[in-house]
Parts: sequence; structure tokens; C-alpha cells
Amino acid sequence: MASIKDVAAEAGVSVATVSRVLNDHPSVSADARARVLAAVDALGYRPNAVARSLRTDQTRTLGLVISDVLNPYFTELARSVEEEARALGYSVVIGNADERPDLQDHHVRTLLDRRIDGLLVSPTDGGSPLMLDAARAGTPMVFVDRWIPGVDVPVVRADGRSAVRDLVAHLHGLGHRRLAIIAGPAATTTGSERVEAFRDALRAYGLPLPDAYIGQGDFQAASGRRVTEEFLDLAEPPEVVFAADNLMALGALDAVRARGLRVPDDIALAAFDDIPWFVHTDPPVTAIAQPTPELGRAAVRAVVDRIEGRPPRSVTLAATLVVRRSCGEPPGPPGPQDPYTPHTPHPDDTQRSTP
Amino acid sequence: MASIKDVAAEAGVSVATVSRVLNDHPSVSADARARVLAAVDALGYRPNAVARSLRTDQTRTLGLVISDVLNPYFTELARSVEEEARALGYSVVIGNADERPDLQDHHVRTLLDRRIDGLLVSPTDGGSPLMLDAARAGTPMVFVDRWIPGVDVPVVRADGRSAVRDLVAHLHGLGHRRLAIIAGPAATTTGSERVEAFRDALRAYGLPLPDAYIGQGDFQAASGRRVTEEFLDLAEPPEVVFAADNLMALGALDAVRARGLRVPDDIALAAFDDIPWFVHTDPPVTAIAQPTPELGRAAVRAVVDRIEGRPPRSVTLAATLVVRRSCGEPPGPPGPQDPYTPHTPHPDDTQRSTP
DNA sequence: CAGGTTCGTGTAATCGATTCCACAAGGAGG
DNA sequence: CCTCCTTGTGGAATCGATTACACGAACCTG
Repeated sequence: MASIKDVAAEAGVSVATVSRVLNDHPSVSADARARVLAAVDALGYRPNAVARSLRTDQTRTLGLVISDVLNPYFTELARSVEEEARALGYSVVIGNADERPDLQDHHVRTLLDRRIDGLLVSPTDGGSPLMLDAARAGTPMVFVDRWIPGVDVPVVRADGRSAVRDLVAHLHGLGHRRLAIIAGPAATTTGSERVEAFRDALRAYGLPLPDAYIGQGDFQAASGRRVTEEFLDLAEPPEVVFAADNLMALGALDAVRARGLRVPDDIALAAFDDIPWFVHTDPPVTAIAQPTPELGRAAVRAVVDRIEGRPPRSVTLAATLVVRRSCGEPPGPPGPQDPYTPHTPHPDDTQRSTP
Repeated sequence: MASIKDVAAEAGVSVATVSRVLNDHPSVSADARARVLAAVDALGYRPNAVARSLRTDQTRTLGLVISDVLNPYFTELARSVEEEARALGYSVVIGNADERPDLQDHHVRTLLDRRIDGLLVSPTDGGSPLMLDAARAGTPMVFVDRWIPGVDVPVVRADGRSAVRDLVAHLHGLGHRRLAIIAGPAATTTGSERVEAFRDALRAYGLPLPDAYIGQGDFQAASGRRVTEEFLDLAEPPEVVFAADNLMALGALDAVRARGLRVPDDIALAAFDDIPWFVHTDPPVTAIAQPTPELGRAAVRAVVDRIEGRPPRSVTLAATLVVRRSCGEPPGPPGPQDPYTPHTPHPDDTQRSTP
């Protein structure tokens, strides 16, 4: 592969001049510039980003460590992150933690070794020493979706409290009184916050949230299945199951179906994180939708601000309730036909109905 | 951030010795080794991968350019690729082409600039000069899923011909005679091959595949919706729509629902690429399943073979038909309950029923 | 027209590693 | 006791870029 020396030789100039042309430094004569450009073209030269990074101490790369690639929520997040980063001249390297702290650590370490300019993390746990040290040492870092309390790192996330209240109001209005939740790991903020929000919302209606109605999941489908089975085995099973993420909702759907029961007739279901597929499940699933693409964009802008010396800001956006049929028919005259929400995976084309 | 010089100073040895310890070169005294290790620990030193790559001319990184991150098929592929790569000591950098040749080109260029050791591509089109040049220039490269004919690059893919024959047999057995297909872009192999396989299978049953029953899609949901609407507007609409990928099937489902029609009563639906969600759609969708995790692993092994000087092999695995309810009840006494297939996104735990 | 800018260019240092080569010390063998 | 090896170590070149600095030529300006 041709190097800058080859180009210099071909163009009959020094490497300094070639470099100047490439970085369009002003003081290069038109003649030299033309010769260099011709040489670049002739040799098919492309600057070696590795060498450049070593010298300039910047890689123009962002690391993104997400909790689970198979979760459409994170996939959508990754997509918007890459999009915004590209617009700002950065590349993104994605690390998939699969909800495993050890894998998360592996990826953080690898990314740090590669000297990425900034790090976006959706932490799977309370944070390893490695990550906390990096934060303290001044690595530009931003938490997305989930965060670690007590660490001085900006957070970009959606606040679901009001949407959870809307959900509970909706459920209460449909006559449900025994509501259960499949929680995420307590070590994650989204794991504990969603339970808290749910409990608070129930309290407003004078409803209890007994321990038996709090199932411990891990944001993966299998745990949703297991917890739902436990709920169904209860002497007094809940009337509604609220899954703290979409994969556990999928698992819940599995479990219900495996028993030969029907949603919402035998048991109602709702989920945190809306995804395109929820429109097409049987029945369509009522969910709390996050402004995922906006979160991704805001997160990128925050790290890049930090990288480029501007003060980064934490961002909190609102989540909204999307009512579908999985909790029962809404009150009022039921229409003959379900409201149709066009699905497309492109953010510029996505529409969502709010209650 | 501490460099190798700092470690050398701290340990009272030369940088050469530090390097030797780090790469466990045999000729280092136990004493020196201990002092270096202690210094590494004390300083929290981590070798700079950028500098190392510059010197050794290898990044231990693989590039993966996929057609669409929002497509669960590619997400699953990416996951297995990263897993296998990690097991072999490589990192993976994913580029999402979003089915856009220009974006694909952007990512290939960026990855090449970063001097990745090998490239895995699922081409969105016939291949840009950039990519073809790279292949010719000897960049270790492997095509996954889709490929570009006439280029000397190993291909790792699934052969769907026999599964498509099984599908057509199934449809024919259910009494369907007017079968239509939503094709992918003709520029992609999976776009054209699936149509060919379908046409051949139909021929075996003496069924025609009129041009009106070949809709041109682009592997995205919106095109599935559009093509399905066109089918439904035909004087004689098809009885079955076969979508060449899962997103277009989703679009088809949208379109059918928007007309107030039912699957499979009014029109049957089948898809290429099985995904967990198809179990839970209304109705569950009959699909052709690829051995996606195996494809990912085989692809990684192929590039790594190439990188490490072993001859890489092309791999073709078989796809299988998974019958569900979207084409009508299978003949014979219909069971009261759907067969239950547990869903989990983890490959080690996935089960699939074959007809 | 002398002195000061400005402009274009090249030389060489530098980033943080790896690795070739030289060399010193010590042990083995004659 | 003098070679010859082996072993452990350090100096310095190198990878491919960027960039500070020096320098010569041309151009003003008073």
C-alpha cells in the first residue's frame, strides 16, 4: 500500500508538502497542489489512519458499548448514534455487552486501548473499576439510557415516570387491580427506576405492589418467560404483567401462550420500550415508547462537545405511552378496525400515536 | 496516559525490555520481568494499540459491512461474527450500509483507512470500484449472505433452493395456485436468486410466475408495503405473497392489515429469513430459516484463515422451511393449540421446528 | 535600495510501540 | 586459560503520518 513517501516521490515534493495538501493547509502553491493530487490519484493513495492517529493523538472514533445488540431498542439507538457521529465526522465502534459485566469490561478495555476519542456506555452493572477509572481520568464519556449514580458523567436518557403513570391510569381505567412487574437487574438504573415509577403510580391509585408481584428479570427473553410462569403459578395471579423491556415482554408472551392462555383475556401485558414488531404481535402490545433516535443523537452531541472542549450537557427526554390491545379494549365504542400505524424502521418516517 | 517509556523508567529498564515482557519474549530475566510487571501495575499502563498497529502492520480488527442493522437477521449475524472473532482474538468494527451503496462505500473506505486486517461484506449492490480494487489488491475479504459474482472472494452463505421448493410444495398442498413474490434488488444475489429459486419451484408444479406477480422491493419494510398494495390492486390478486426478507414481510403485513384483510384467510404470507418475532405476529409467519450464527462463525473463520495465511474456503449451508400459520392451516386434523417454539435470542438455546 | 514581510518548501523531530543488532557477563568445553 | 555460546539487555531504526523550525525567494515599503 502506497505511503506518503511514495506520493512525495511521485510528485517530486517533500512529504511535508504532501501532508499540507492533504490537510489543506493554506501555504501550498497551486502547482505543487496539482502535482500532489495527481500523484495521489495515480497511486490510489489513502492516508494511513493508524499513523495519523498516533501522531495527532486522536482517532475520530467513538466507542459505543450497548447492553444487547439483539434488543431492537439498542439497535435503533446504535443506528442513530452512528448516523449523528458520521454527520460530525466520527466513526463508531460498537461493543455488545450481552448484559454481561465481563463482556462490557472487555469492550471498554479494548476501546480504551484503541484510544477512541470518546465513549458512550449503557452500563450493564454498577461499573467496573476500569470504567470508573477511565471516567475519573478524564476520558470523554457519556451514559445513554442507563447510568451509574455518583459518577460525574453526563447522562442522556428518557424519563418514563409520567408514561408509567399514564399506563397505570389506563390499566386502572380498564378495571385491572392486580398489577405485576417484571423488573430488570437492580444493578441497572433502568432496572430499579422502572419498578419505582410503577410502585409510585400504583400508590396514587391506592394499589399495592406486593413482593410476589415483582419478578426479577435480566432484560432477556428467557427471564421474562420464567418470571411470567412464576406469576401464573401464584394462588392469585396478577391481571396485568408489565415487562421492563421488550425482550422480557416477548418472553412473557411465550409463557402465556405456552399455557394456552390468551392476552389480554386471561392476562394483560404491557412493556417498556416500543418497537416496530409490537404493532404486529398477537395482540399488538401496549408499550412505553422512548424517543430513541433523539437519545442517540443527543448522546453523540454530548460526547463530541466534551471531546472538542465544550461543556457537555445531560439530557432527559420524555417517554410516551402507546396504547394498543394487549391490556384489553379501551373504554368507549370499540372501532371495527384497529388504528393503523404505519411501520418503518426509518426515523424520518416513524409515526406513533399517543393516548 | 502512561507510555512504555514511563514504564521503562519506573522499572529501571529499557523500553526494549518492557516490550519483551509485554509480548512474553523468552529472554528476559525473572527479576526484570517482575519489576516491569510491578511498574505496569503501579502506573495502570496499557499498551497503545494504535502505536502497536503502526509498527506491526496489523490491527487484529475485522470490518463487517452489513446491509441493514435494523434487520434482525443482520443483527444476529453481527452478533455471531463478533463472538467468533473475539474467540480468535480479533475485534469487529461494524458498518451499517442501510441498503445504500454510497454508505456501503463510505464504510469500506473508512475501514480500509483504518487498516483492518480483514473485511466481511454483505454487498448492497454490484460492488463499487473501491471494493473491487481492494479485493484485487489482496485485502483479505469474504462475502457473507450476499456476494458479487465474478470476484475472486470466498462466499459464506445459505442455499435456500430446497427450502423454497419445500415452501412451494407446502403452498401447493394447501391449494394455493396464484403465488407472488416480493423480490429484493436485482443487484443483490439474494435479490435475484430467491426469485429464480421460486420460479423454478413453481415450474415443477406447472405454475406460472407472471411478471405482475413479481414485485420489486428493496429489502426494506416500506417497499414490502408498496408492492403488496400493488398486488392487492390487481384484477386477480395473488393468493400468496412470498417476501424475500423479513422486513418486506412486515411491510406486507402492514399493507394487508391496512386494507382490513386477514392473513391467511384473505391472502397468505411467507418470508425468507426467520426471526424470533415471527412466532408472535398475528398470525405466526411461515418462514425460511437460515443457520445465521453458523454463517457468521464460518465467515469469520474464512477471513481469519486468509489473514493468517491458510487457504480460505467458501461455505454453503442449507436453509430450512419453518411452517407456521400464515399460509393457512396445514392439512390433517388441526390441533387445538399451536405448536410452541420457545424463543430466545441466544443461539445456544434456539430451537426451530422443521416440517 | 536596504530591511522587513510574506510565501512556499524542505529537514527533522515526534507520537508509542517492536525488533534488529551489538555487546557484556557468565558458563562450558578444549 | 582462552575461545565459543548462551543469555539478558540496551541503543537505535522503523512504521507513516504531522508540524515546528529554518531558509531562500519574491514582494513591499519608506
